[in-house]
Amino acid sequence: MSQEKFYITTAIAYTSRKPHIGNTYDIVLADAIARYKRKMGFDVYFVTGSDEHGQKIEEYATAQGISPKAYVDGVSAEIRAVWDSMNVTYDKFIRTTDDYHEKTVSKIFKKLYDQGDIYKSQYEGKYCVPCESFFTASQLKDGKCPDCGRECVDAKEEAYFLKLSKYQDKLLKYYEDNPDFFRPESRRAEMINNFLKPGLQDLCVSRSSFKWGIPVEFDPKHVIYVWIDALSNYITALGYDPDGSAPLYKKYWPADLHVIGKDIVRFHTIYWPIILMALGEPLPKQVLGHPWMLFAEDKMSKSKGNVIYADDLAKRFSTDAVRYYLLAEMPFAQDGNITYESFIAKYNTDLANTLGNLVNRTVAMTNKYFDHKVSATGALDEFSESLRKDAAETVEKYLRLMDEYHNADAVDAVMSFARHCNKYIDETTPWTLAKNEANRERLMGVMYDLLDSIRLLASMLEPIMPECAEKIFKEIGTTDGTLRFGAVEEYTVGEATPLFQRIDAPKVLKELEDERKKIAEQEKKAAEKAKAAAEKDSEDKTPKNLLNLEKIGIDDFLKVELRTAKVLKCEAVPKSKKLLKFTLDDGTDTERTVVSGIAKWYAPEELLGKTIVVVANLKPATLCGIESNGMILSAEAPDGKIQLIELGDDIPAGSLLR
RNA sequence: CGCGGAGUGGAGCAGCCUGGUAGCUCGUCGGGCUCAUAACCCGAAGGUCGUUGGUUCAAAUCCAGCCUCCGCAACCA
Repeated sequence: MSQEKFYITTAIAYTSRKPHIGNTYDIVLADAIARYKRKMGFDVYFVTGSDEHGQKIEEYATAQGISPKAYVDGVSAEIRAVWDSMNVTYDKFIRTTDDYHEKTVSKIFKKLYDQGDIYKSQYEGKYCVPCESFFTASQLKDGKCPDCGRECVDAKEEAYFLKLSKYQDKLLKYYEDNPDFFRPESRRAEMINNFLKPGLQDLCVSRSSFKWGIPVEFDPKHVIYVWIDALSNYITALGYDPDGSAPLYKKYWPADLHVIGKDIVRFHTIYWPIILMALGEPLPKQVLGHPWMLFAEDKMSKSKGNVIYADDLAKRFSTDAVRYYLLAEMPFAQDGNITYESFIAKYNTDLANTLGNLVNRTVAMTNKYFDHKVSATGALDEFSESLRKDAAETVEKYLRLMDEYHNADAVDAVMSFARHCNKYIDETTPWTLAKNEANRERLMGVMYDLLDSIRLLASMLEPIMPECAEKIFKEIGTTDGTLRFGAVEEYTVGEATPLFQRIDAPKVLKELEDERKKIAEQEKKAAEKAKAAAEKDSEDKTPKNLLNLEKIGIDDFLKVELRTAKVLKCEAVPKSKKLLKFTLDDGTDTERTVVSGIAKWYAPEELLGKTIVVVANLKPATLCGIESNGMILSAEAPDGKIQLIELGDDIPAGSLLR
């Protein structure tokens, strides 16, 4: 009888920069599942890695004056360092720049091309000139370049496409036949309604606008775009090869679980299965699209200065504390929030008070009353019976929840049981029993009940907090994690040492705040440095960067026609959150319509009659169905607030600005 | 009528699929204990389960409409 296999993967991390704790959740969750499955006797193979190609990386590298490879080497190492700081037990870390991966992806592409699933065509799409890159309509962000946010123009380019449409029905069939494919289930309707119902469009799978990627073997001016490259890691990591795969692949594929963030569910439940169907390979069994870890209800981002890194937290509080927080606090289907306050609160109540203190007081009493040694007794009273019954129920519940990846609820059940143990101590008052020699056996029973319960706690928490579990096992002198009360009959315990030191919340919060400020400063500086050369990206609004900007000539400047204008009318654009529609007097006979995304900061009526500045010779663009002719100048404060540039009323409309 | 999610005591959540006393953690107040990390245990206060209507003997739970919030899509010329 061979062991049942379990192949689990995480999304591979993009090597643009060091991953923050939100990104880290993905891998910690996968690790907990992997550890749990191993515990349950599965033969687990666990793959994670880094996604290292693409234009962004090419740009970052250029900005730093190093090669893309050198750049990704650095970030990839950082990623692994963070993963390692979380005590992650992956079997393989794949990099998309690994030799075998590149070779295989190249072959996959060729195979799909040869069999007609990939075809060459004219790409008619949106092109972002400054970024020199093409985008599909669906990729555009706000109708603009998703990278730089600027306008894209219609353009044509030669490119390769994957025939998604051909497999659409087959994919739907697969969804129907495999109700467990989506986790949580709600994601399934999302995908069908948003993408399959309207009809799948063929996917552009090559780029010729940048070089940092795997070249198309038979047409080297194209590189293979991210989908085929990155997604294929799940099979190349196992040694898949269109010409004959390695034994590892045959053993572990198809994946039992892809753990990914909800933002990339589409790629894993539509594109990826279709690629596999085209290759004639089996499809993954399940895709778990988890929610995000947010910082105080805000998406984490460097520019907001609210980035938390897992390894920093681990250094301060311990790896297990971070793992515990991530796994116990994240809801299954909703975004979770991380704040230092809640982190510390959770740490103190659950880890230090409930669990740590329980172990500590139990071991201390065992030593005091029985000189380190205790052996099994039967259930001696109703309290004991109730505790033992709860132990069995908790184990059962724990298994059920963990099997469904409801780790937070599973942890909850475990902690409830720990509370019951604390209660049991109060019910039985061992210190009273100890006063009378006649109660000796009863007292031993109490200690045994507690020790074996603690053993169960440690065992159940092992996938969540491996180090903590190990410490507990060591302290109670066993390594037997059998999930059945009474599995260990004798205990020889060690010395009582606190598992988790309580945290002095106000003090630590203050320290963290100071640190956060310092880090934000450093990040800012580093970001400036990195961005300076790549400033065509122009995202950075900090004045310090101005020195490094590419210089333009006066003639370039004169190309931009800046004119004053008076606001004749201003109204909100229906169905849009951000847009205001302006009707302007620009000094000419005809009115000018401009749409501007400042609804968040200005009410339409307060702008009436104001004198503002417009770029008068900007190409028209259509926003929410309204043609906009020009752009209204405004300044953006560091916090993202927008302030229009206003002039005095005595300047007539249509005045030229120089 | 773009898609989806959410709205439950002060905070964070479970319950909803498979209708029938509204539950957990934190916080607050009161009490107990002393083995233990100022930890632990007990008790109390606090919710007309967003809103309106419907189905039903019975609705947080099923149905319909509406309101609000959050993602995504469209949208920051």
